[in-house]
Amino acid sequence: MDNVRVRFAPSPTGDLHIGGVRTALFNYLYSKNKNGKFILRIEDTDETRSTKESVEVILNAMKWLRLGWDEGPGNEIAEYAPYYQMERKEKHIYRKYVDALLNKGLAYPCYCTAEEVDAMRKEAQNNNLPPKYDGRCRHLTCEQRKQREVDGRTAVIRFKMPQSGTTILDDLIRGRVEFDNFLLDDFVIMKANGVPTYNFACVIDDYLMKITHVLRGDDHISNTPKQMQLYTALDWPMPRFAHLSMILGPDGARLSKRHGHTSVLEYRKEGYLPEALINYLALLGWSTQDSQQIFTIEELIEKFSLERCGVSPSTFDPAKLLWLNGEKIRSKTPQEIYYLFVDWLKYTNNETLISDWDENLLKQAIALEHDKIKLLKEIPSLLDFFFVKEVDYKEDAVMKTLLNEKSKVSAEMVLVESANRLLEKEDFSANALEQYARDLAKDKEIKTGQVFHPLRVAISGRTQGPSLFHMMELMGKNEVIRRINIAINKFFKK
RNA sequence: GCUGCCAUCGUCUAGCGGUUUAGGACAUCGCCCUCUCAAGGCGGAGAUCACGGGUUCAAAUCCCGUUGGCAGCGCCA
Repeated sequence: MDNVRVRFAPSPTGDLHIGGVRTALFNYLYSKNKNGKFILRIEDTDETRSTKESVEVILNAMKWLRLGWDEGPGNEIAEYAPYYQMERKEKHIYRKYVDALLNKGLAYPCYCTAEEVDAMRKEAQNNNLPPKYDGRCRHLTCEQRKQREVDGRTAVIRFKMPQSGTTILDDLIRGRVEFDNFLLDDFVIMKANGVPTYNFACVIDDYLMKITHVLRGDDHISNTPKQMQLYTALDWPMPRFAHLSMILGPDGARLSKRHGHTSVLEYRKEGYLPEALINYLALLGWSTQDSQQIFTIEELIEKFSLERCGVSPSTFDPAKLLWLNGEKIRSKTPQEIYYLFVDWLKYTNNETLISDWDENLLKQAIALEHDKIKLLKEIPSLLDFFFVKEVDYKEDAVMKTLLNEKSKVSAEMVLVESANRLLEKEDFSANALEQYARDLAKDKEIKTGQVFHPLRVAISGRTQGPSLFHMMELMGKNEVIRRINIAINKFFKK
């Protein structure tokens, strides 16, 4: 009977942040799990802070995360469109319901100034009372109203909140929550400029868009009784509500800009995969009985349920996200990683970084370092030595130590010997190379590592990197010998 | 100040009255593997289940209180 319809309704006042993604994700997962619809609605009624750019950023971020919406910008359904609240305002959608409430006597114009309202709240607070608008404009007569208009005052429309009884919320995650109506005040539903406020527009649109479940952050829970009273006043059926726990920063305060990276865009720039972010965020405030950690999006959709959403807030842990990103990268083929990397370069405007890199060599190099990559952005620094003409030798300690005191075997000897012997080598496979190196160590009565390490530094300029012989095989004989000779000149020739 | 929400290893969490010496994951430490770094395997350490009262034969699990944290209290959303 109930075709599930949920929505994610961001306000375009900045980047899409982690908390927003989590809310969007849970809505998405719930709708897909229930075979319902996921709707995207832009709540741009804050005219001073909403921007077109922000809308674009949010839409793009959603697409990148593959949180596709069934209805919303770009996917308009005539029955419910438009999906931008300011466009809906232009179509007088909200005005109609404001008038309805006005006619029913459930709303009224209020002429108080911001200063007056502010003073009321302060006063109440000073008397240890809940800060609220005192309803002084509730019973203005027609004459009084006219007089204020003549005085040049503009009116907002306030909702006449019942002042007795309780509003009971049966939250799908938190259970029963009661609110004393006396504590609720006559909140503004339409601003003086004719734009509806959040609490009003939200209810109207959720009703008109036939939203069945409102899944949103816990920070909205105190808005819920206000909205519920609006449904009652309008005589509309209510959606079910589910309030998700907050995501906290390391200091225990709600995750915000001052905690560093909070925009999805920043994670994209760092080289995180969307599936890692999705998987990680799903784990914040939701879990399975067996505590499974790694999920594909299909598994998340299949296993997601509101009953298993937690109530306590959770701290965002970048270390675990990083681990998950490594897991997701490891689960891809080198080929896939290559294309992901290319996309990342495009996104970060870094394409020139690899413009002279051989594509095929890069793909194979990625395969060699496959399980070391945790972030796409690490790929250049992990593999650039494959592509340079001049190796940057930062590590030289290994070259200076004498390998065998007795026979005076040195790193120089290892390199010179290698430059000569490898020249004659027909079989340049990793296996053959390893055999060669081991034989050399045996001849010179030194440890295998004493051959491996100088070779590694000579070839790559570093003490750590991919498997030495696979790296040599991939570089090829000419390049390997060329680099060994360069190293000999650099370290041992004056 | 008012109201609401929350409280299990450093972090994410399992646990929904007895099967728990509280399980898993990340991080951390050690060992193994090994040409380095990773990855992987194995193991360790890490939680008097915030505290105090109840209820019960039995409580991390139910109830009450305390404390602490967070959130909301706009003509922002």
